[in-house]
Amino acid sequence: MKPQIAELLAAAVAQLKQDNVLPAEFEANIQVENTRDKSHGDLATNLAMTLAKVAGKNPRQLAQMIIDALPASELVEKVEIAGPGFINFFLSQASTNSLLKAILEAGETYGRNNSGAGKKVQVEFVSANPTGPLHIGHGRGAAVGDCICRLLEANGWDVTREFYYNDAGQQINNLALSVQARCKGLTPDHESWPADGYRGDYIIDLANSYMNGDTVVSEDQSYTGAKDADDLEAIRHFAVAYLRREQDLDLKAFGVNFDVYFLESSLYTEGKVEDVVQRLINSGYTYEDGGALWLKTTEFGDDKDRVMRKSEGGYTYFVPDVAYHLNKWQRGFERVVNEQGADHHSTITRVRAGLQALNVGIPQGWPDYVLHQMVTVMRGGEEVKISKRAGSYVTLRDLIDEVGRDATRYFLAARKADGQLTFDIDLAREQSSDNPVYYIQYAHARVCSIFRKLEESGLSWTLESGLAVLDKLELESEKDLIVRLGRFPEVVKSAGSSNEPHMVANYLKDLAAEFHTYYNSEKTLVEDADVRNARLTLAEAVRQVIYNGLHLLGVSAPTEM
RNA sequence: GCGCCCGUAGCUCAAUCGGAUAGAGCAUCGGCCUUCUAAGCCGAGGGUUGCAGGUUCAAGCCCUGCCGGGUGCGCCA
Repeated sequence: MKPQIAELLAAAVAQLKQDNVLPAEFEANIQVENTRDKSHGDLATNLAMTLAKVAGKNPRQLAQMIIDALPASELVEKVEIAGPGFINFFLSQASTNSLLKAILEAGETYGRNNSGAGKKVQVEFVSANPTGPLHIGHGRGAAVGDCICRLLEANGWDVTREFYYNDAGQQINNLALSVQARCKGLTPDHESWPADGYRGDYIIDLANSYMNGDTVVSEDQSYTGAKDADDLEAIRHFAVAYLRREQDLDLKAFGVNFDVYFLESSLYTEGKVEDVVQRLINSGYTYEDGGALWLKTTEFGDDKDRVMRKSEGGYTYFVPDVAYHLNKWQRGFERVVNEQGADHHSTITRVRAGLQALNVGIPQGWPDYVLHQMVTVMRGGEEVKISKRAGSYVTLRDLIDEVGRDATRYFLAARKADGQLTFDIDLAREQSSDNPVYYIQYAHARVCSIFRKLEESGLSWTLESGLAVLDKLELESEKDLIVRLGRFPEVVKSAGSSNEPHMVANYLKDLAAEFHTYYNSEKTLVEDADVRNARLTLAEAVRQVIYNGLHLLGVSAPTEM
C-alpha cells in the first residue's frame, strides 16, 4: 500500500507546486511510514514537516494544504493531521480486501520481489577449516548465512552458496601431526606430543579410522586411509577428508547446503596467487623493503602497509585472500556477501585495499561483510569455554540433538549479527515449550487445525467463496491483521538489502502474537456461512505468510503440534 | 596505545533510511479451558535507553568526549 499512498502524495506535491505554495524546482523526498500506534492510522507521512521550511508555513497548516490537494482514492478511508504535522492515512476496506486477495493469489510467492533481477550474488559463509567439528560459532554463521541466501533469493537474486577452506596451511600440519601422534598411541600429556597439537577426542576416532583403512566421502572429495602411521602426507589428506565429512553431516542436519566448495590450495596450484602478485606489482602499488614485498594498503585506508611476500619467500595469508576475491569478481558476482566471525574483522580493510590496488573496476565497498559477534555458551549456569586445542566443545551437533534444529536455527538467526549472543543450553532445552519458535509454529498449526475441524464438520471453503464475502471482515482486529500481512513484502525487501534476517524473525513473532489474540477473541467456524468463509480466508492468508516467513528462516511450519 | 562491535525493564532481546506515549519473551503477581489445539489469551508491576554535551521541528538511533563489556591489531593463518 505504501507506493500507492506515495503516488497520491506526489500528485498533491505537484498540485502545490502549480499553486506556487512550493517552489517548482524543489525535489520533495516523500516518505510513507508504518504507524506504531493504531490511533495514528495505518500509514503516515512526515512530508508536511520536511517541507514546512521551504514552503514558509507551519507544518500543520501545510499538512492541511497537502490533504486538500490529494486526489480522491478508494484505498483511503480518511486522512487526519496529528501531532507536530504528521498526515495519517486510514485504509479503507476495499484496500484490505484487495490485499488479502493478492496474498492468496500469490501463495508461496507472496513477499517475493524481483529487485535482484536475476543478478548473480555469492554468499560465502561458515568456511571452517577442517581441523575439528563445527561449534556453536560456526552454527551462528551457518544460520545467518543461509538465511541471508534465502532472503536474497526471495529478492530475485541468483544465489551461489560457497564454502571456502584452507586445506594446506600450518593448522592442517598441526592436525596431521596430532593424528599421527594418536596413530602411534601417544596422548597429549606425552613429551613428544606436537606443541600446537589438537587434543580433542575426535582425533582418536580419526586416527582409528585411518588405521582401519576406512574410506571417507564428503561433499567435495573422498579418501581412503593408508594405515601407515609414518606417512604424514597420507594422514593429512585423510584427516581433511574425514573432518570435511563430519562438517558436511552437521551442516546437512542443520538444513544448510553449499553449491561450491573452494579450496585455498587451488589458488596456489592454479597459479592464481602468482597471478595476483604479478598484477599488484604491475599496478605500481608494491615495493621491496628488508627483503620482503609490501603492498601500499595505506593508500586505500589501511593504517599501515602490509607484507605480501615474506623475506623467506612465502606469501602472507592476505595474498590468497585477495586472489580468492579477484576470482569471485571474475566469476561475475556483482554482489558478494562474506559472513564471518568478528575476529576476521581486520582482513576487511586489507582485502578491499588489495582489490582496489588491482585497478580492475571493483567498486570501493565491495564485497559486503556481515560479521557476527561471539556466542557465549551457558550450561549449568556457567560459561562453557570453547577451545579447540583443549578439546572443550559445544558442537553444532550437540545443539541440534539437544535443542532441535528449528529452535537452534531460530535462536541463532533471530538476533542482529553484530551483538554478542548468550546461548543458554539449559534454558533452550528446559523451556523448549516457551521457545519463541514454537510460538510462531503454533500459530501456523492452529490455522491448519481450523481447516481440519472444518472438514470434520462436513463443511468446505474455497478461495472463490471466501473472496466473495470479504466485506464480512468488519472487525478492527481483522483489519489490523490484514494490514500487518501487507507489511511482509517490505520486511523481506528491507531484510534482504541490509543482510539482516533477524527482521523476519521479529516480524513473524509479532504476526503470530496478533493472530493468537485474534484467535482467542473471535471464533472462525461460526454458523453464518459468509462470516465463516471470510474468516477462513483471513486465517489462510495468515498461515501462508507465516509459512513463507518460516521458510526464509529455514524453519519448518508444522501442520499440527 | 590504535581499530572495530556492543551498552535499552531483574534476565535474553526488539524498535523498519532520525518520527508521535521505547516494545516483546522469560521471571514475579492476578484472572481465562462444557466453545475452532491453554505450546494460547487478558490484566498488573517493572525504564533518566551507561554518563555528559551537541546537531533539529523531532535523538535509543547522528556528532564529540568520557565510563563499562567484548574482540582484533606479526614478515602467524
